[in-house]
Amino acid sequence: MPELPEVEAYRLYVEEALFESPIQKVELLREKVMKSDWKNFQTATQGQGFISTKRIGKYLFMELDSHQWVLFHFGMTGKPEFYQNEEVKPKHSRLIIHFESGLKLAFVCMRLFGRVELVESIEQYQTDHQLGVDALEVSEADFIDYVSASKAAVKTVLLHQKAFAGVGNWIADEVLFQAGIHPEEKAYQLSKKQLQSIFKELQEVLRIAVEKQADYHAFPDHFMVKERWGDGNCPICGEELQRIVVGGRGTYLCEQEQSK
DNA sequence: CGGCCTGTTTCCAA
DNA sequence: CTTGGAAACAGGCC
Repeated sequence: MPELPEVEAYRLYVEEALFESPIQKVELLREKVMKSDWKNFQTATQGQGFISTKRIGKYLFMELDSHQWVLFHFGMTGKPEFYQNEEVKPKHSRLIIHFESGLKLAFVCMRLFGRVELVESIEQYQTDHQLGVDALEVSEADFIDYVSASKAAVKTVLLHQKAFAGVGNWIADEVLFQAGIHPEEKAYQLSKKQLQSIFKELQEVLRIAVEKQADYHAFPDHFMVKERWGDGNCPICGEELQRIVVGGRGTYLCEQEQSK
């Protein structure tokens, strides 16, 4: 389920590894998820401890003693999971980090869209992969400059990781719902006021979702996403939510509150 | 069986 | 060359 708030919750979760013993070995169950050279990854992690974590958008970096980083990118269905005994090894574990203490950290990923790799420098990684600043860090001016320059549907632009990283499908829908803007509006046709509103709601939705550690049951009642996952109605007017496709992604909206 | 799904990359067309 | 849209990738669920 990993968009920015989910990955932030994962980051806090894996910080448990910072107090762990060194890595005894790494175990790869599906080669597909290993983006680096496997031999090299093994050598670089052997005997290392984790000393810090960093998250940019949906990307989670874990720093080794050597100051190299292990990157977890979760795709659509990934998550980290600690466990002790092999009998309870999580289903769909794709890579396992074994600590000398016996604790294990599994990179779980049902659909194989997630990736693990070794990164020398985060700054270099950001440049090479066009990973923008975290969506919680972007300035209003930069946000508005970027969005207003695009002719694509505004929802599509909100998903651009290279400008402000971390916004995924449900957050984009929620932000546009809160701002009362139709997801198919062309970004460059939005007024300054609308752009400011989108920025404000983006920060607000992210702030709340992070605070609730991405547990959507704990989200406020005015969030549309709860209804979306429950197949329900608009929290404002009670009308049935509509489902359309924008940029190839399922998109939920209220036609009353988000007129074009 | 067909359709759907929280993400990214790649390919193709304009 | 740039932009944007669609397809591809996998597996499970309804």
